[in-house]
Amino acid sequence: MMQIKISTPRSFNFVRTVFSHGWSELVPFELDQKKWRLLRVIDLPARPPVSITICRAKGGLRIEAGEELNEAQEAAIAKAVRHMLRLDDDLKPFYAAVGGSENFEWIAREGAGRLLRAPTVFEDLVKMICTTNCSWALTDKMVNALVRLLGSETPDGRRSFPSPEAMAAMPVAFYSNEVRAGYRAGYLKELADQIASGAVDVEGWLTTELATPELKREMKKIKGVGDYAAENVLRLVGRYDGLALDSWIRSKFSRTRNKGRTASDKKIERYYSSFGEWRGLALWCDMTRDWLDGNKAAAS
DNA sequence: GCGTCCAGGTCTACC
DNA sequence: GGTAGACCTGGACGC
Repeated sequence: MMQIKISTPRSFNFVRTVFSHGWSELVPFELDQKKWRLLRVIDLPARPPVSITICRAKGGLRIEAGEELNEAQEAAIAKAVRHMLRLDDDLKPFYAAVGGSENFEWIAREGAGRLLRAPTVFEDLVKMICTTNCSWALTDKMVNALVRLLGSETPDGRRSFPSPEAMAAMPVAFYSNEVRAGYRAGYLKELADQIASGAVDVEGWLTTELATPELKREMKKIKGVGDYAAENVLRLVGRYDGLALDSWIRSKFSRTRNKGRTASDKKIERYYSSFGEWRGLALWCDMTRDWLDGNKAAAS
Protein backbone atom coordinates (compact mmCIF):
# COMPACT_ATOMS: atom_id res chain seq x y z
CA MET A 1 0.00 0.00 0.00
CA MET A 2 1.46 3.30 -1.11
CA GLN A 3 0.63 6.59 0.55
CA ILE A 4 2.06 9.99 -0.35
CA LYS A 5 1.22 13.50 0.69
CA ILE A 6 1.49 16.56 -1.49
CA SER A 7 1.18 20.20 -0.55
CA THR A 8 -1.34 22.51 -2.18
CA PRO A 9 -1.53 26.29 -2.69
CA ARG A 10 -3.26 28.20 0.12
CA SER A 11 -6.16 29.10 -2.18
CA PHE A 12 -6.71 25.51 -3.38
CA ASN A 13 -10.17 24.05 -2.83
CA PHE A 14 -10.25 20.30 -3.46
CA VAL A 15 -14.03 20.02 -3.70
CA ARG A 16 -14.44 23.00 -6.02
CA THR A 17 -11.69 21.55 -8.23
CA VAL A 18 -12.86 17.95 -8.52
CA PHE A 19 -16.44 19.15 -8.98
CA SER A 20 -15.52 22.01 -11.31
CA HIS A 21 -17.17 20.37 -14.32
CA GLY A 22 -18.34 16.97 -15.49
CA TRP A 23 -15.00 15.20 -15.90
CA SER A 24 -15.02 13.64 -12.42
CA GLU A 25 -18.12 11.69 -13.47
CA LEU A 26 -16.40 10.12 -16.46
CA VAL A 27 -14.14 7.07 -16.19
CA PRO A 28 -11.34 6.57 -15.43
CA PHE A 29 -12.28 9.16 -12.79
CA GLU A 30 -14.69 8.10 -10.05
CA LEU A 31 -15.91 10.61 -7.50
CA ASP A 32 -17.26 9.70 -4.06
CA GLN A 33 -19.28 12.80 -3.24
CA LYS A 34 -20.05 11.69 0.30
CA LYS A 35 -16.44 11.30 1.40
CA TRP A 36 -15.08 13.61 -1.31
CA ARG A 37 -12.51 11.11 -2.50
CA LEU A 38 -11.46 11.16 -6.13
CA LEU A 39 -10.39 7.89 -7.69
CA ARG A 40 -8.36 7.89 -10.87
CA VAL A 41 -6.53 5.29 -12.96
CA ILE A 42 -3.01 6.44 -13.78
CA ASP A 43 -0.81 5.06 -16.54
CA LEU A 44 2.79 4.30 -15.59
CA PRO A 45 5.71 3.29 -17.83
CA ALA A 46 6.60 -0.40 -18.12
CA ARG A 47 3.91 -1.73 -15.82
CA PRO A 48 0.11 -1.97 -15.65
CA PRO A 49 -1.76 1.22 -14.70
CA VAL A 50 -2.76 1.75 -11.06
CA SER A 51 -5.88 3.03 -9.32
CA ILE A 52 -5.20 5.86 -6.90
CA THR A 53 -7.48 7.74 -4.54
CA ILE A 54 -6.99 11.40 -3.68
CA CYS A 55 -8.46 13.04 -0.61
CA ARG A 56 -7.93 16.06 1.58
CA ALA A 57 -5.33 15.88 4.33
CA LYS A 58 -3.73 18.37 6.71
CA GLY A 59 -1.71 20.85 4.66
CA GLY A 60 -2.59 19.33 1.32
CA LEU A 61 -3.69 16.05 -0.20
CA ARG A 62 -3.16 12.37 0.53
CA ILE A 63 -2.77 9.97 -2.37
CA GLU A 64 -3.21 6.24 -1.81
CA ALA A 65 -2.70 3.21 -4.03
CA GLY A 66 -3.37 -0.40 -3.16
CA GLU A 67 0.13 -1.61 -3.97
CA GLU A 68 3.80 -0.92 -3.51
CA LEU A 69 5.44 1.42 -6.02
CA ASN A 70 8.99 2.60 -6.45
CA GLU A 71 10.20 6.16 -6.01
CA ALA A 72 10.02 7.04 -9.70
CA GLN A 73 6.48 5.70 -9.95
CA GLU A 74 5.41 7.69 -6.89
CA ALA A 75 6.94 10.81 -8.42
CA ALA A 76 5.07 10.18 -11.67
CA ILE A 77 1.79 9.85 -9.76
CA ALA A 78 2.40 13.05 -7.81
CA LYS A 79 3.18 14.86 -11.05
CA ALA A 80 -0.03 13.59 -12.67
CA VAL A 81 -2.08 14.67 -9.66
CA ARG A 82 -0.56 18.16 -9.67
CA HIS A 83 -1.39 18.38 -13.37
CA MET A 84 -4.98 17.12 -13.05
CA LEU A 85 -5.85 19.35 -10.09
CA ARG A 86 -4.01 22.39 -11.52
CA LEU A 87 -1.91 22.76 -8.36
CA ASP A 88 0.81 24.72 -10.13
CA ASP A 89 -1.53 27.15 -11.90
CA ASP A 90 -1.17 30.72 -10.67
CA LEU A 91 -4.69 32.06 -10.17
CA LYS A 92 -3.70 35.21 -8.29
CA PRO A 93 -4.30 37.45 -11.35
CA PHE A 94 -7.72 35.84 -11.81
CA TYR A 95 -8.67 36.37 -8.19
CA ALA A 96 -7.48 39.97 -8.45
CA ALA A 97 -9.64 40.44 -11.57
CA VAL A 98 -12.84 39.10 -9.97
CA GLY A 99 -12.17 40.32 -6.43
CA GLY A 100 -13.83 43.71 -6.74
CA SER A 101 -17.02 42.60 -8.45
CA GLU A 102 -20.24 41.85 -6.66
CA ASN A 103 -21.42 38.29 -7.44
CA PHE A 104 -17.83 37.28 -8.21
CA GLU A 105 -15.89 37.97 -5.02
CA TRP A 106 -16.87 34.49 -3.72
CA ILE A 107 -14.59 32.93 -6.35
CA ALA A 108 -11.38 33.98 -4.61
CA ARG A 109 -12.87 33.41 -1.15
CA GLU A 110 -13.80 29.81 -2.01
CA GLY A 111 -10.78 29.07 -4.17
CA ALA A 112 -12.80 28.22 -7.27
CA GLY A 113 -11.40 28.32 -10.80
CA ARG A 114 -9.10 25.30 -10.99
CA LEU A 115 -10.74 23.14 -13.65
CA LEU A 116 -10.07 19.43 -13.36
CA ARG A 117 -8.30 17.93 -16.36
CA ALA A 118 -7.05 14.55 -17.50
CA PRO A 119 -3.35 13.64 -17.34
CA THR A 120 -3.16 14.13 -21.12
CA VAL A 121 -4.57 16.67 -23.56
CA PHE A 122 -5.43 13.71 -25.80
CA GLU A 123 -7.90 12.36 -23.24
CA ASP A 124 -9.44 15.79 -22.68
CA LEU A 125 -9.82 16.26 -26.41
CA VAL A 126 -11.41 12.86 -27.06
CA LYS A 127 -13.85 13.40 -24.22
CA MET A 128 -14.67 16.91 -25.42
CA ILE A 129 -15.54 15.57 -28.88
CA CYS A 130 -17.78 13.05 -27.11
CA THR A 131 -19.74 15.88 -25.44
CA THR A 132 -20.71 17.59 -28.67
CA ASN A 133 -24.29 17.59 -29.91
CA CYS A 134 -25.55 14.90 -27.56
CA SER A 135 -26.83 14.33 -24.06
CA TRP A 136 -24.48 13.82 -21.13
CA ALA A 137 -25.82 10.25 -20.86
CA LEU A 138 -24.56 9.51 -24.35
CA THR A 139 -21.17 11.11 -23.61
CA ASP A 140 -20.92 8.86 -20.56
CA LYS A 141 -21.80 5.83 -22.64
CA MET A 142 -19.19 6.59 -25.33
CA VAL A 143 -16.41 7.24 -22.83
CA ASN A 144 -17.31 4.11 -20.87
CA ALA A 145 -17.05 2.01 -23.99
CA LEU A 146 -13.67 3.49 -24.92
CA VAL A 147 -12.23 2.73 -21.50
CA ARG A 148 -13.86 -0.69 -21.12
CA LEU A 149 -12.91 -1.94 -24.58
CA LEU A 150 -9.52 -0.30 -25.15
CA GLY A 151 -8.05 0.67 -21.77
CA SER A 152 -5.27 -1.28 -20.04
CA GLU A 153 -6.31 -3.23 -16.96
CA THR A 154 -5.18 -2.33 -13.45
CA PRO A 155 -4.44 -4.99 -10.78
CA ASP A 156 -7.80 -4.13 -9.16
CA GLY A 157 -9.76 -4.69 -12.35
CA ARG A 158 -10.29 -1.11 -13.51
CA ARG A 159 -9.09 0.25 -16.83
CA SER A 160 -7.09 3.27 -17.93
CA PHE A 161 -8.04 5.70 -20.65
CA PRO A 162 -6.88 4.22 -23.97
CA SER A 163 -3.66 5.45 -25.55
CA PRO A 164 -3.69 7.07 -29.01
CA GLU A 165 -1.98 3.91 -30.31
CA ALA A 166 -4.70 1.63 -28.89
CA MET A 167 -7.38 3.83 -30.43
CA ALA A 168 -5.56 4.13 -33.77
CA ALA A 169 -5.41 0.34 -34.02
CA MET A 170 -9.20 0.09 -34.28
CA PRO A 171 -11.24 0.67 -37.44
CA VAL A 172 -13.88 3.39 -37.84
CA ALA A 173 -16.60 0.72 -37.63
CA PHE A 174 -15.51 -0.02 -34.06
CA TYR A 175 -16.26 3.57 -33.05
CA SER A 176 -19.70 3.52 -34.62
CA ASN A 177 -20.75 -0.03 -33.74
CA GLU A 178 -19.14 -0.57 -30.33
CA VAL A 179 -18.53 2.93 -28.96
CA ARG A 180 -21.85 4.19 -30.43
CA ALA A 181 -20.14 7.43 -31.40
CA GLY A 182 -22.37 7.98 -34.44
CA TYR A 183 -20.96 10.49 -36.90
CA ARG A 184 -18.13 11.22 -34.40
CA ALA A 185 -16.63 7.80 -35.18
CA GLY A 186 -14.53 9.13 -38.05
CA TYR A 187 -13.37 12.08 -35.93
CA LEU A 188 -12.13 9.80 -33.14
CA LYS A 189 -10.34 7.48 -35.54
CA GLU A 190 -8.70 10.35 -37.42
CA LEU A 191 -7.57 12.07 -34.22
CA ALA A 192 -6.02 8.87 -32.86
CA ASP A 193 -4.27 8.21 -36.19
CA GLN A 194 -2.82 11.72 -36.33
CA ILE A 195 -1.46 11.55 -32.80
CA ALA A 196 -0.20 7.99 -32.95
CA SER A 197 1.66 8.77 -36.18
CA GLY A 198 3.18 11.93 -34.73
CA ALA A 199 1.52 14.16 -37.33
CA VAL A 200 -0.16 16.19 -34.57
CA ASP A 201 1.19 16.94 -31.09
CA VAL A 202 -1.66 17.97 -28.83
CA GLU A 203 0.40 17.64 -25.63
CA GLY A 204 2.48 20.52 -26.96
CA TRP A 205 -0.57 22.76 -26.55
CA LEU A 206 0.25 22.92 -22.84
CA THR A 207 3.51 24.75 -23.41
CA THR A 208 3.22 26.32 -26.85
CA GLU A 209 4.23 29.94 -27.38
CA LEU A 210 1.34 30.41 -29.81
CA ALA A 211 -1.07 33.24 -29.00
CA THR A 212 -4.53 32.05 -28.03
CA PRO A 213 -6.25 32.89 -31.37
CA GLU A 214 -3.58 30.96 -33.29
CA LEU A 215 -3.76 28.03 -30.87
CA LYS A 216 -7.52 27.98 -31.26
CA ARG A 217 -7.08 27.81 -35.03
CA GLU A 218 -4.72 24.86 -34.55
CA MET A 219 -7.28 23.10 -32.39
CA LYS A 220 -10.04 23.64 -34.93
CA LYS A 221 -7.96 21.90 -37.57
CA ILE A 222 -8.85 18.68 -35.71
CA LYS A 223 -12.01 17.25 -37.30
CA GLY A 224 -14.88 17.43 -34.85
CA VAL A 225 -13.43 20.35 -32.91
CA GLY A 226 -15.37 23.59 -33.36
CA ASP A 227 -15.66 26.74 -31.24
CA TYR A 228 -17.22 25.04 -28.23
CA ALA A 229 -14.75 22.16 -28.03
CA ALA A 230 -11.72 24.34 -28.78
CA GLU A 231 -12.62 26.95 -26.16
CA ASN A 232 -13.19 24.27 -23.54
CA VAL A 233 -9.87 22.60 -24.30
CA LEU A 234 -8.23 26.04 -24.21
CA ARG A 235 -9.45 26.37 -20.62
CA LEU A 236 -7.89 23.05 -19.79
CA VAL A 237 -4.52 24.23 -21.12
CA GLY A 238 -4.81 27.43 -19.10
CA ARG A 239 -6.31 29.97 -21.49
CA TYR A 240 -9.54 31.55 -20.41
CA ASP A 241 -10.64 34.23 -22.86
CA GLY A 242 -13.05 31.98 -24.81
CA LEU A 243 -16.58 31.62 -23.44
CA ALA A 244 -17.29 28.12 -24.88
CA LEU A 245 -21.00 28.87 -25.09
CA ASP A 246 -23.19 25.81 -25.43
CA SER A 247 -26.85 25.02 -24.94
CA TRP A 248 -26.37 24.42 -21.20
CA ILE A 249 -24.56 27.73 -20.62
CA ARG A 250 -27.07 29.70 -22.68
CA SER A 251 -29.95 28.19 -20.78
CA LYS A 252 -28.30 28.70 -17.39
CA PHE A 253 -27.37 32.30 -18.17
CA SER A 254 -30.93 33.06 -19.25
CA ARG A 255 -32.28 31.64 -15.98
CA THR A 256 -29.78 33.13 -13.56
CA ARG A 257 -28.65 36.37 -15.18
CA ASN A 258 -31.43 37.38 -17.59
CA LYS A 259 -34.68 36.92 -15.65
CA GLY A 260 -35.52 33.75 -17.55
CA ARG A 261 -35.49 35.43 -20.93
CA THR A 262 -33.35 34.11 -23.77
CA ALA A 263 -30.07 36.05 -23.99
CA SER A 264 -28.11 36.55 -27.19
CA ASP A 265 -24.49 35.41 -27.30
CA LYS A 266 -23.53 39.09 -27.63
CA LYS A 267 -25.28 39.87 -24.36
CA ILE A 268 -23.50 37.02 -22.58
CA GLU A 269 -20.19 38.27 -24.00
CA ARG A 270 -20.89 41.80 -22.76
CA TYR A 271 -21.76 40.57 -19.27
CA TYR A 272 -18.31 39.05 -18.73
CA SER A 273 -16.24 41.39 -20.92
CA SER A 274 -14.77 43.35 -17.98
CA PHE A 275 -12.80 40.28 -16.88
CA GLY A 276 -10.63 40.47 -20.00
CA GLU A 277 -8.45 37.43 -20.56
CA TRP A 278 -10.15 35.74 -17.57
CA ARG A 279 -13.71 36.16 -18.85
CA GLY A 280 -14.23 32.50 -19.77
CA LEU A 281 -13.22 31.35 -16.30
CA ALA A 282 -15.35 34.03 -14.64
CA LEU A 283 -18.33 32.87 -16.70
CA TRP A 284 -17.78 29.23 -15.84
CA CYS A 285 -17.44 29.91 -12.12
CA ASP A 286 -20.54 32.12 -12.21
CA MET A 287 -22.61 29.45 -13.94
CA THR A 288 -21.47 26.63 -11.66
CA ARG A 289 -21.47 28.44 -8.30
CA ASP A 290 -24.61 26.65 -7.13
CA TRP A 291 -23.29 23.16 -7.86
CA LEU A 292 -22.19 22.80 -4.25
CA ASP A 293 -25.29 24.34 -2.70
CA GLY A 294 -26.49 22.25 0.19
CA ASN A 295 -23.27 20.30 0.51
CA LYS A 296 -21.59 21.07 3.83
CA ALA A 297 -18.49 19.05 2.99
CA ALA A 298 -17.77 21.53 0.22
CA ALA A 299 -17.39 24.46 2.56
CA SER A 300 -13.84 23.80 3.67
C1' DG B 1 -46.20 2.13 -30.53
C1' DC B 2 -44.72 5.88 -33.43
C1' DG B 3 -43.06 10.47 -34.78
C1' DT B 4 -40.70 14.57 -33.33
C1' DC B 5 -37.52 17.13 -30.77
C1' DC B 6 -33.11 18.06 -29.04
C1' DA B 7 -29.07 17.48 -25.97
C1' DG B 8 -22.89 20.76 -22.96
C1' DG B 9 -22.05 21.25 -32.08
C1' DT B 10 -19.55 20.68 -36.37
C1' DC B 11 -18.93 20.16 -41.22
C1' DT B 12 -19.82 21.17 -45.93
C1' DA B 13 -21.61 23.65 -49.63
C1' DC B 14 -23.03 27.64 -51.12
C1' DC B 15 -23.68 32.57 -51.14
C1' DG C 1 -17.13 35.48 -43.37
C1' DG C 2 -21.62 34.13 -42.79
C1' DT C 3 -25.34 30.60 -42.83
C1' DA C 4 -28.76 26.65 -44.07
C1' DG C 5 -29.02 21.77 -43.85
C1' DA C 6 -27.34 17.30 -42.70
C1' DC C 7 -25.61 14.42 -39.24
C1' DC C 8 -25.49 9.53 -35.14
C1' DT C 9 -27.62 8.47 -30.83
C1' DG C 10 -31.03 7.79 -27.40
C1' DG C 11 -34.15 9.69 -23.89
C1' DA C 12 -38.29 12.65 -23.26
C1' DC C 13 -42.51 13.95 -24.79
C1' DG C 14 -47.04 14.21 -27.14
C1' DC C 15 -50.47 11.76 -29.44
